Amino acid sequence: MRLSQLFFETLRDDPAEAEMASHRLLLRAGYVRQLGSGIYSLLPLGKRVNDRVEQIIREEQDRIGGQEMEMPVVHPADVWRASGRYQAIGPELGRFKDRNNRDMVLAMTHEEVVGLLLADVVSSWRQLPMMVYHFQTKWRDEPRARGGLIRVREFVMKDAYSCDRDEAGLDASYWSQHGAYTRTFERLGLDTIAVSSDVGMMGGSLAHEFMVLNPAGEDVLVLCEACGYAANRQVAVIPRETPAAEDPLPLEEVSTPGTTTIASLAAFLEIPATRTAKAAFFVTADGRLVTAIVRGDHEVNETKLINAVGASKGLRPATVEEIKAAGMEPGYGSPIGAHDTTVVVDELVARSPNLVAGANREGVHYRNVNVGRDFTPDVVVDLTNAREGDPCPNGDGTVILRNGIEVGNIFKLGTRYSDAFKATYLGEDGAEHPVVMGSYGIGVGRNVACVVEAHHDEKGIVWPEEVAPYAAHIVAIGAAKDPQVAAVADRLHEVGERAGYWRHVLYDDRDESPGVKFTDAELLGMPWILTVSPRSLAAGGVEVTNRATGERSTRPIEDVEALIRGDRAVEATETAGSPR
RNA sequence: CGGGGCGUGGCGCAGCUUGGUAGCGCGUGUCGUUCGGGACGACAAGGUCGUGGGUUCAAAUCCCGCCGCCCCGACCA
Repeated sequence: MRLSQLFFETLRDDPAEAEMASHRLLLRAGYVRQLGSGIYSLLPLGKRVNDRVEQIIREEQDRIGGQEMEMPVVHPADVWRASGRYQAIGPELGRFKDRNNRDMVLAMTHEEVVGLLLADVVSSWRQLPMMVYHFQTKWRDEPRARGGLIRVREFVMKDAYSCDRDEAGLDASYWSQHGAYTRTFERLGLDTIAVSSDVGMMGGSLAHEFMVLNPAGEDVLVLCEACGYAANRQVAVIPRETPAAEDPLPLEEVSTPGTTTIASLAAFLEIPATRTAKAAFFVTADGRLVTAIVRGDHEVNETKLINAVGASKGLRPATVEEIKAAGMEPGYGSPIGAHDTTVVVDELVARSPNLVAGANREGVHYRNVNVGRDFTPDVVVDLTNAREGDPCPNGDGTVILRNGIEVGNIFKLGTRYSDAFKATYLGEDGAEHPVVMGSYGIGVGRNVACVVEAHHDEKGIVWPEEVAPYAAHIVAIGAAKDPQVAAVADRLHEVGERAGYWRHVLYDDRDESPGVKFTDAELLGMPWILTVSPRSLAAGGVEVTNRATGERSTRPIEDVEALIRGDRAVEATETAGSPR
């Protein structure tokens, strides 16, 4: 591709306020342009990278027996207007007005589509196992798009679904997808860890998220370096030591003016925060007030709370009025004397004697609160967030917390959707059985961004060979003065064009100064920069620069042609090239 | 949805407090010089100041509404 004819534009200055390196670099290098909040166009360069990533995903899906298929989709504008906060996209089922008289589109999720198709297609155990996948653009009315391509309102995702006869079959499919994902991310040059994740929402039995460690990541991971334990903080359960036994003492009021926080309360009473209990208040989508109680030194884990109360549509913080209406006082709240609320108590609080908790009056707390005696919880369950330095659930180590970006997930769905759509098969035993499903997703654009996050330097992007949109970048210098330069550069360009789609090279034939060309070549980030100039020709060929290592050497033209063609033997003499 | 900020040539911004002929840098076009690390000179083009209303002799500037974008909190690949 001739740079002079490529539809792109590099930005001379940094795009303002781009918080992530990938966001800034992809914009600067002309891979993408932003059109609105969370809406991007992939310019031709970006499209090629995107295609490359899709191709790698596709190859790894095919390798484990996946079959690509097409799924129906609702017109994006309709779903957009429907403005459901989270719209999984399948075919349109109908339209209706919601209670605010807004137009809504009722759409199926892809899991439901697959359930429906399975009911139609699968009849015998001989057809199973089966794995299907598809790439599809999804639209989500993201409440807050951010981080460039990391979190957008429109994105392409590969979804795969496995269909098996039984749990054991699902387990095999699950781990084969686990392997496919591991290989996919390796090829993309992404260092991922698979962490256990929440299965609450979709009612599965096992799930992993593939995470790339990144300080800007929106998930918190709980990791143990000693044993390899890895879980999303949403689900990590930390073993909590039972406090020393004490006889329950009588409940006792204590005046604690101005102590609306645990820190001020503990300081005022000169007790450790571990001797206190605190309350947090939430409201479910259907309007139930939920009171969560954890020890003063802990935080409420919302995912665990959602699962504990079955609030599949999420929780929002309660208002002061709602809390008071249930007989509690914000800042001095506890379930003692409260009414019309679901009380969820952390299991550690339930086995901690004689805690200090709110008395539901301004400036007053109780000493010696004991769960079960002073109030009765509706649910007792682990409710806390893991903290840095907490003991590892698996052994002797302690855990650390790191931020991560989710680049893929795998999920054992079980029979939820096949039950719903009566997707059954006739077994060897002659009886009807539900198909057992798994689902597996990778967001393409997010992976592109993560590759750039992981592979860049102060000069720009450094594409791994597998993902690079072009195999090399020719910089022609002094072509106007020396026709030989143009001839050699043209020829190298031609070699790439003939060697196949992914061996195409970018050819900077623009009438720009050398400085501009070198700077742009480094910004764009192809793995090899091939400088053709009177000087290089005099030295015997073409100057070859490895973008990643910065190593450069002048090599005969035939060698460079072999490098462009991807001839591994020659490439190997230059550096350890990865096979295509 | 709550809190904060911003909308002025293609891009980045100043001007607004205290109304009075719209400015700067980069980019763009033409010509010339330059040509292995974001070169230089000369000339030129390009803006209903987000939008609707109001105040005023006069509004980019003051007031009200709306729209859009960015950043911080509740979601997900």
